[in-house]
Amino acid sequence: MIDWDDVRYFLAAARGGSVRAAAKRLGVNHATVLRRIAQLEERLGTQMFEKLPSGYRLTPAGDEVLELAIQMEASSHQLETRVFGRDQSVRGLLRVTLTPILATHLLMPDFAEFARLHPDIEMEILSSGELANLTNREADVAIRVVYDRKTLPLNLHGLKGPELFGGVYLSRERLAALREDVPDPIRWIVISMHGIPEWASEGEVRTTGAPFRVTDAAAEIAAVRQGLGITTLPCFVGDADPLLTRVPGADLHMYGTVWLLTQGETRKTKRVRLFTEFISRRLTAYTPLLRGLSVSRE
Amino acid sequence: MIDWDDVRYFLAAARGGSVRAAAKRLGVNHATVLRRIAQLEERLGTQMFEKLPSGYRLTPAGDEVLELAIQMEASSHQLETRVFGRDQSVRGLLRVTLTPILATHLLMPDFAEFARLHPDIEMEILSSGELANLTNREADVAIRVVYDRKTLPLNLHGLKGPELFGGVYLSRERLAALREDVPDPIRWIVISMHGIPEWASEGEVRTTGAPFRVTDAAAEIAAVRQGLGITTLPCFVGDADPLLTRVPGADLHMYGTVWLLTQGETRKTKRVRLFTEFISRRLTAYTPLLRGLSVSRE
DNA sequence: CCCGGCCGGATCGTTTACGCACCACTGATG
DNA sequence: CATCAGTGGTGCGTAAACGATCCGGCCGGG
Repeated sequence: MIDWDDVRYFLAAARGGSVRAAAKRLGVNHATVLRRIAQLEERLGTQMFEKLPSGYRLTPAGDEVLELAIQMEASSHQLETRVFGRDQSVRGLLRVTLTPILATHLLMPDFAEFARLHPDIEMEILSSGELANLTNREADVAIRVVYDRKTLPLNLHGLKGPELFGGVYLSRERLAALREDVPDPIRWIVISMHGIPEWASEGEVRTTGAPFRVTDAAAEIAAVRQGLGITTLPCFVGDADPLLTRVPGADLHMYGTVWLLTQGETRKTKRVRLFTEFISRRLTAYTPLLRGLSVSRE
Repeated sequence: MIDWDDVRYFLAAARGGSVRAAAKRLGVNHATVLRRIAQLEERLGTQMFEKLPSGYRLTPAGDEVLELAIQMEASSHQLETRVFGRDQSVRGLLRVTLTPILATHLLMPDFAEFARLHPDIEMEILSSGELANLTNREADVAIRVVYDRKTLPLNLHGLKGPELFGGVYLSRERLAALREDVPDPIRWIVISMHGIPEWASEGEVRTTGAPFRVTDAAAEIAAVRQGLGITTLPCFVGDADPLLTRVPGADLHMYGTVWLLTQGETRKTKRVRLFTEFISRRLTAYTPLLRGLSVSRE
């Protein structure tokens, strides 16, 4: 009889493309992955990988195994979510994934209050890097900004939140200096991956020089606060920052819509229900801020 | 992350109803099953069993886990069969399950010849006790006597063999003694589980005394050879045995039909094809013997 | 060129999980 | 009532699995 857990190692290796990548994902030593795959191949009597110097590549036999391994994984994930869905206690873990910018500039105070209200709920905020996969039960709740509703995964249950508008911002100091005709260059600050949105206009400000590229939103905000130039920001970031102000003459445009996403089984949980209801109320209250209506036109 | 192999232990325990029964099936120590289930329960954060002194009983949560565990098992079995189906080499293992009586009294010489013809095929004959499950890949080929075609599993591929007739037999010595009017009791020898078939008639012989009950066919044959009485036997057993002869006046009746069963994926294998073709030819050659036509009426 | 990063693979101590023996308990059976 | 065949549960010594480390090969950028 084969060891079912070996299939899990196989799956990681098939996806990672190499033993070492799989080991990293699984959080184990690469020698372990090596051994378990060798064991599975021996027990099945088939070679599932071509062992190249550049990594592992699936053989035709491995392709077939992969298909069934994915099935096993699906069952395993369902198993976990079903068990978790039965858990109606207030104690326990609740994992939330969202974009870093929403976490740091909007919702962290609400998370804090929720944590105060429910001290028995152990919370984990996953706001680093890529969006966690709900179906894999890497997280229980996802808060995402959706640009096109069609991109919403169908297997998730969505709760639509307020719409999110963005505008063009620069530092108040810089704007004041402009009116005094100080001829410093004003640059477009852009996140390398995204670039400048089509709707962004420079308004009454003229940019000069090459774009200033940063890798993430945190650096973007830091740059614009330093008066380096202008950039597009969600209104809730720009309007809430006392150092920043909107570029006169530049219009607001819709960014996307905030969605609260949960998965079928896990959303039965009391913890998840409490959290989504709480955050949903808060998001509703934030509607003016998110739409950019919270500041009077200057 | 849960250990997928723990699910296999859980499944065995859920089916066996106790830790020790599961351990026996899995071929491991019962302490291991105990530990792995405890580990799985801890990682899932749920109790899956009520731990009674009389054994383990599933909790409602355990019921849900069981459902998914069965799904995982199905994927695992498919995985094994698919990989096995790809194996076109003549070397390797071939497992055959059949009733003990077919093995010992009819096909063993053919198995021996097949093994001589293909020395690289490692053969395993499973003729003890219950019929192995093909879908679980406990065996690759099954040879079964089917009484009602409707009982054939639909997921298996069947190759119909000859029909099997049975008759009523007693020892030649005893028959001779009867004609000399020796007044020893003649008993019906029956296998406890089966009893006497409806079609069985005593023919020209009168049975006396209580039935003589045995537990298996081997004991039944031994008993009838000792002249203990009369019994129903497949023709290929009774006619082939020089010590036995049919009871005069008792008719032959159809027992059932021999079927050669294979499973979808495994039957693509060269080993399985070679074997089924070989045995199928032999069975065809045995048709007269199996139908009871190989002996002239006495 | 050479160097750094990544790959699979082998070796070697150490930890972990296993089998074994044993216990307490239960429930049927003689 | 004693026995016996079951059950789950528990320490303990050992064997198997694991992590750490090193090695040789490969490949692309400086």
